[in-house]
Amino acid sequence: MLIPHEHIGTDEAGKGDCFGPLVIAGVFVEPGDVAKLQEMGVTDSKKISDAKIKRLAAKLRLYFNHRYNLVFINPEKYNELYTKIANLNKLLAWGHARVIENLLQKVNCEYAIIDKFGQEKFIEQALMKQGRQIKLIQIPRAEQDLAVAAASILARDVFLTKLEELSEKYGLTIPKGCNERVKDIGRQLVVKYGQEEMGKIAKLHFKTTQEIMG
DNA sequence: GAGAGGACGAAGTGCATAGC
DNA sequence: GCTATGCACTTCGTCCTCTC
Repeated sequence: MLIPHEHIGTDEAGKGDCFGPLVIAGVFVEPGDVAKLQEMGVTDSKKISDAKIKRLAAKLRLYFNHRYNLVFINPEKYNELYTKIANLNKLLAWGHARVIENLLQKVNCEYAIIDKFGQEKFIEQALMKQGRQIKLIQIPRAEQDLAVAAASILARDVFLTKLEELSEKYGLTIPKGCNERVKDIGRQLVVKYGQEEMGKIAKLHFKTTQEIMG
């Protein structure tokens, strides 16, 4: 598929992590940005270490200034939304749509590239008046696109920062992902703070969280 | 129509290898 | 020694197809 020169790219972080928020970011890229992004070393955030993510995100925030947007859904809000929506892809679509809407208030753009995570109609339905004017291109492995890659870095950076803040607040190093260490830390948190507090830290519908809470 | 299973999307970790 | 990269494997989820 031919990628348009000027477009918005969006991506999310925290979707597969038991603890921490869900963060969705969007970046508006113009033809002149491509060389600069390549020079910075922008690529899919999964291929970059956490330390480098932070350095790159700082550069990207400076470079893009008003041409990026972030939607941050803390675990409490995430659980509330999931209870209402009961479909992760619809929840993601809602987040991506908000990012696109917010960006369209600052820039003029005809196209948005989004990673394929569900049916296109989810995002089309979630877009409001302004967003309906944009053409959505939903493709698998969209992070190969520089705008999507930049968005993935910005989203990941916020996710990591929020996870660090949670670690500080609860006095335990809260891990990423969904593994045995996550379960171990989760059980410690339940003992220390009670099950009710898990709704403010973790994604309650995950099987891992259910296991932690018994 | 409902349920099961496979495919595919996201994320993570761990290990081996290569280059500086 | 440190960092980057690639691969295999794990977890989570949804969607689609097939079978009953």
